[in-house]
Amino acid sequence: MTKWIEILKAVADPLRLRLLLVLTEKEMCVCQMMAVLGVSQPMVSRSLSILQRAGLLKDRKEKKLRFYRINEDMDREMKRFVKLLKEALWDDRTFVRDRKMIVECTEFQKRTGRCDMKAFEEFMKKIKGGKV
Amino acid sequence: MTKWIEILKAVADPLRLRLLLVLTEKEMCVCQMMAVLGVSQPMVSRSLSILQRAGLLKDRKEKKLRFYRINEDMDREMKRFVKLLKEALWDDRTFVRDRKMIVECTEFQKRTGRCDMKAFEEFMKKIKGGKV
DNA sequence: TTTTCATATTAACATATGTTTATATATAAA
DNA sequence: TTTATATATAAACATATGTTAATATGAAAA
Repeated sequence: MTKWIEILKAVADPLRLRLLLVLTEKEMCVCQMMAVLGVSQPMVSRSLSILQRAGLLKDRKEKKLRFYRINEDMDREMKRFVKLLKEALWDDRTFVRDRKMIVECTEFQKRTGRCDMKAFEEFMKKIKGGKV
Repeated sequence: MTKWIEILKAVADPLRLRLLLVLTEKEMCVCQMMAVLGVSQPMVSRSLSILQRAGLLKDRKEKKLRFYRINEDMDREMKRFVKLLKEALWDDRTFVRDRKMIVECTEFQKRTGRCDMKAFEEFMKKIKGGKV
């Protein structure tokens, strides 16, 4: 029971739910998530650590970057749960927008060959006139 | 998104999760749930109203009693969600105990023909020596 | 009508959670 | 070594949530 309460509490928050959902699309580092969701670094870090403590995420370090991903060792029910949330929210406006931003961000990285999210935000401002 | 946040918040609490789960077994009135879960009346009422506002429950009145049940008009994903929680927690100590209590309580009601939970609690004390 | 029972709601309080700003740590580049 | 970058954590504060005790409502029984 306690375990599921922790899981449910972890995802019962808009930012944390968005983070979980975008991570089902792609492993990402903190600075990418800041850019994709448009949220401050401490908020992203804090939210990720709550999701991780609940057993939903794993992380790895690569040079200066810390990458987070969906924990591939979750039990069957937890996996089903994440899948269900993704399906239930697939057409959600925010999640659709977040997915678009992942694409833009990934494209930018490929083109510039770097994970510099400040540059990405500048780029987005120029291209999209500030609105994401 | 907002809808799912409300649903997740509603179930991210031990008492509310237990209430949801026992109601998947059987429609029940407030006083039955008090007896089954061993919780005060205001706590049961309040918790039920939160679950109901999230769209998980429905209620009906019969004489003095108010019966609550799982909302049969939930959408597909919500139904899957409730089913998933039930399966994930099927062997949970608390849920197993709660199910046992539903059986005892139903039996008592059949035998005595009344929904008098004070009498039920007395009965349980005598039979089980106070422990549920 | 008065009383009793079943339930809901409120007030008051304690506890927990979320958010921002500031600071710490750790790694790599200059 | 100094500086810059990426991330985590802590301090401070505001907001939200949970809990109990008390009270209100509403329906039936006496």
